[in-house]
Amino acid sequence: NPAPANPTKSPSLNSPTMSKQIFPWMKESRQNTKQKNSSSSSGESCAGDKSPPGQASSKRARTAYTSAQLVELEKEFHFNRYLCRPRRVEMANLLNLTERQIKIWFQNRRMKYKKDQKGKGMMTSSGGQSP
Amino acid sequence: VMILRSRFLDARRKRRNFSKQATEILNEYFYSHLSNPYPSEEAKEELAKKCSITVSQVSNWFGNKRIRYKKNIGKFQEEANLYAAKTAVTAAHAVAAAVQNNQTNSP
DNA sequence: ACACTATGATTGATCGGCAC
DNA sequence: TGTGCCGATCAATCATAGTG
Repeated sequence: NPAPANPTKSPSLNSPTMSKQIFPWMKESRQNTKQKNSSSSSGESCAGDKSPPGQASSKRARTAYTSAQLVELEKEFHFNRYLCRPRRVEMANLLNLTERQIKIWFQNRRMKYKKDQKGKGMMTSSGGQSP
Repeated sequence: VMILRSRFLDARRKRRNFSKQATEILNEYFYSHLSNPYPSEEAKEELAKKCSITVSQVSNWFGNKRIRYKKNIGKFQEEANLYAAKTAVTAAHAVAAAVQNNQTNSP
């Protein structure tokens, strides 16, 4: 991301007609409103989870998981929709991800699962249409 | 970087734009609640019904709309004025709640 | 036909609230 | 007091539909 850095905001807008205002939800949003300072790393700790690099990863940058990692995660998910602590540690090492990431992946996966379940439930007749 | 193309089996492959009137309804709601464009679950269900789409699609629409709107407010000014004039102002009450949290800034 | 933009969906990650 | 989960959202990105 080339974004240099523009911490502070300088709202100021409006064209000819100053009809619209800048409501709070339009502001830079996320990652503020609550800065639990103190320690270094991210606000969350997730019960001992670190990465070898020990870098300040306060900037979560949508890490793209490899298909290999996803396959393992999916496999584990079908076995257990919930992960116990020990297992989570294993997977974290196995896939080279933090415990936090594993935890979050399962969280999101459960949500997705629930959403998919909802989408189904109806659908009476036929289905397979092959053009 | 060879870490891709496993997504070629995604559902997003077949995407359909919403009908002109569905978009009309969604935009009407969005701009008439510009101060707080976060429809409740019930409101989403109602919008979904009116637009003939799913609640998830309504959520996606608002999510995308909000982000894209604030990313470039100027680009939406026309649209904003268009719908603002078309609707009967219903964003007064929501302001109260939002405003309460707004006053907290001063460098 | 083709570059570029608009738009719906997916998903890693955050926020606030809640239960234990 | 700390930790995991849920529900909603954000924000970046993917892939396709539209437009010129």
